[in-house]
Amino acid sequence: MLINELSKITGITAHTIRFYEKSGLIKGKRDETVKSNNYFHYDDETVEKLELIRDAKSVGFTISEIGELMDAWYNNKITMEEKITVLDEKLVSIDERIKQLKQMKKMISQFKKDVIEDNC
Amino acid sequence: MLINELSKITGITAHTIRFYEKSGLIKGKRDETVKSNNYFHYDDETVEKLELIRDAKSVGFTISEIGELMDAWYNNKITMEEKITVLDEKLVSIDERIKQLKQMKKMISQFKKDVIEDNC
DNA sequence: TACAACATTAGAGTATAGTCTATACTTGTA
DNA sequence: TACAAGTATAGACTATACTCTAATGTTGTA
Repeated sequence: MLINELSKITGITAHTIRFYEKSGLIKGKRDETVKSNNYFHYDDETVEKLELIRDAKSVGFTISEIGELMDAWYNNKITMEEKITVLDEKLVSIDERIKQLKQMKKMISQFKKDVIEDNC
Repeated sequence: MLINELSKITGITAHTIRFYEKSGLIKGKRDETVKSNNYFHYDDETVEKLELIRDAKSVGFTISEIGELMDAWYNNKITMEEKITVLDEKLVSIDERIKQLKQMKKMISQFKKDVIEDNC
């Protein structure tokens, strides 16, 4: 598929898709048999990758962290050990974020209680 | 205390503290009895606020969200109802973030399992 | 009193993550 | 075939959150 279809399927604008491509997160292929244009073609795996990017972004991962994650996910040039290292790293950082969020939740809940009780 | 002491106590640079002041998150007071300078003075509540800012930032809140939270926390010009609304809003967004993080954790764990089992 | 350390303000610079514009070429349809 | 819609590339622009520099004035200590 071409970029417009990819954009419609994922809901991510063509501009942003090109930005992700420039950032190295996804990669379109050129059809060498077609000489009249140099359009990029994308496959279903790219759809999957863009969905992963969206999920990872929504939990606060940066582009470069997502890049590492995608390398562990899709790149067959790195070893199993290297993949596990990256994945474990991400799991640890997720646990830390959850912990911090729970602490913040506790703080806000307590403060809410105080506001209600003290009527202020 | 002056900005340098505030900086040392909180570990936040004077530059960043001034940035937060310009952003409206904190507010120093000027000593009107001193005419020779216009240095800002900060109290212990400001230390507390800066710690809250750091915690809130680490869980992904933006400056403007932190501003809302601090208004609910410290501003006596808004009503109890308004405070509760803001606090509930933040609690909902925290729960959502935790949910997304747990999903992402599940995904990565499953993928890790696949990598180990398939030896790839 | 010299001078290092500290304070203020304005404004420039940086990094991240897009978002948009301009230019130019290609493709599909009435 | 005209022309609207799609595509590529380069580069400008925006927002957020700092981070740093320059200019200038103040304070505290040897």
